[in-house]
Parts: sequence; structure tokens; C-alpha cells
Amino acid sequence: MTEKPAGAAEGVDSVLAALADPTRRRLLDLLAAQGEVTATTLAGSLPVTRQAVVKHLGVLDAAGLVSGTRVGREVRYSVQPAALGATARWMATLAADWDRRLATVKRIAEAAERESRPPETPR
Amino acid sequence: MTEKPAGAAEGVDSVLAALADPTRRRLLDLLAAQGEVTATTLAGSLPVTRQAVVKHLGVLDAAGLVSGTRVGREVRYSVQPAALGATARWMATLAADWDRRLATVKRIAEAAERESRPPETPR
DNA sequence: CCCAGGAGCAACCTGGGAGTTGCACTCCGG
DNA sequence: CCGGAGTGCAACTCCCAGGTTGCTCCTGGG
Repeated sequence: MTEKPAGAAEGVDSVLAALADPTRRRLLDLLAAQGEVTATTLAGSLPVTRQAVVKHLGVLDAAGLVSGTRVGREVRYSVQPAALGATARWMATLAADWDRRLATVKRIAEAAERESRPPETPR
Repeated sequence: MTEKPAGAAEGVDSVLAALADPTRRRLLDLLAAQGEVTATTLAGSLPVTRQAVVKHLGVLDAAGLVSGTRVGREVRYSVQPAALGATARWMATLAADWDRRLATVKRIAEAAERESRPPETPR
């Protein structure tokens, strides 16, 4: 199931897409700093409308980065570290993989080079 | 030089923006798999034009994720793990920070709740 | 010296995301 | 029961990133 060779995580792309927008990152920052806040409150700290904030929160929620809880007539949003952590791990794995491949390619290249220059006598 | 303490990385946003596009991720995948390839070759493995590939490679290069080397009349591109690793670490740190804040908020909330219900006698 | 395959440039088109406005609905307090 | 605060939904505008086409400019090989 979780053994997709390359490009595992399903949610990774939504997380990346969500994180790509600066406003959404600001939003996450505020959310992380203030704990549980309503969209209206957040809009007060940003140069955008409440509606825009709501939309962004929707995207972030779809990516699993935040979650909202209804309290009376308001909705308190809070940050959700799990999704971010998963993406971070995915990324780290990818980086390590690249490193591995690069090392391999480099070794092969060196070997090939050594192989292809018998006539040359560097000292 | 590249040592901003926390919240740091200037390049993080460009990396995230670069990674947000699926085509660019495919591109990185191919690049990681094949080592050193030209834009034209890459375009052959993708449903887009060579020009589109070139543009994407430009973005990826600006984000420090790839680098191109001129060899004769062609340009070989290769993947650059450093930037990705840095972003991965930044992300992991951020996730940990959120976790910390959440734990704190939770503790405070619990304390406050305990504080606010002296009249109730759950016996 | 010529030509062919590859890279670079510039103008152009287009879909979707970010943002706004306007209104209907819901919930709490007096 | 009524009014106001707060949220939810929908239509609309604007802008830009992704993609294309059509060239020109190198460069290397015969």
C-alpha cells in the first residue's frame, strides 16, 4: 500500500501547494503563535479580507495543516503539526535519495574516466 | 553566512514555490534518476515542450535545486540536494515548534478549566 | 565552408488561484 | 422576540504562472 517506489505520499502535494503561498504561511505562523483563533480575528492581523482568510483556511484544512472547531457561533482554528512533519520526513528522504544517486553516478563517472585514459601519463 | 537562527532561510520560499508544481517535481524525479541530462532529453519524457522544461529548470535553478553545466553545444542539468535538505530541516524545525506551542497551550487550557469549576461537585 | 541539431529569446495565449463584494443564515444576549 | 455579531455561500474581477509558437544564434562535424 505504502510502497510506492517513487513519490509516495499522497498528501504531500497538497501540503506543498498549501505552503507555497506566502499569505498561508503567515496564517500558519499566526495560528501557531496564538493557539485557537477565529478567521475573523486572523483577518484583523492580515492585509486581506476575512473571506480570503476563510478560503486559505479551507486549503490548509484540506492539506491537513489546520483544523477548525465550532464553539458556539464561532469557529476556532488551530494548527496541526502531523501533516507538516510527514512532509518534512518525505522531503528529507528524497534529499537522501538524491544524495545516494549522485554518489553512485559520480563513482561510475570516475571509473569510466579512469578506464578511458590509459595512454595519458599524468606524471 | 547561511546561518539565520530561526524562521531563517531566504531560499525556503523559493524552494517551496518550486516544489509546488507537479511538472517540476516530475522533472526533479527524472533528473535524480538519470543523473546529467539536457533539457531536450527531459522534454522527451514529459508531455510538454522543451521551452516549458527550460523555464521550469530556470525556476529550479533559481531555487538552488538543480544546476546546469555547459558541455559543448549542450547543457547538462543535475540535481542539487543541498537546498532540499535545508528546506526539509527548516520544515522539521517548524513542525517541532508547533508541537511545543500546542503542548503549552493545552497545559494552560487544562489548568484554566480546572480553575473555573470549583462550584461543581462531581463526587 | 556549409549545414544540421541544440540552446536561447521574445511575444503571445489561457486557466486557475487570490482577493473582493454582497447577501443569506445562525446563534447569543437583552 | 428582536437586533447585532459572526459565519457560510456564490458570483465576479484581476493577475500571473504555465504553456505554446516562431524565430535567431551557436557550435560541432563532415
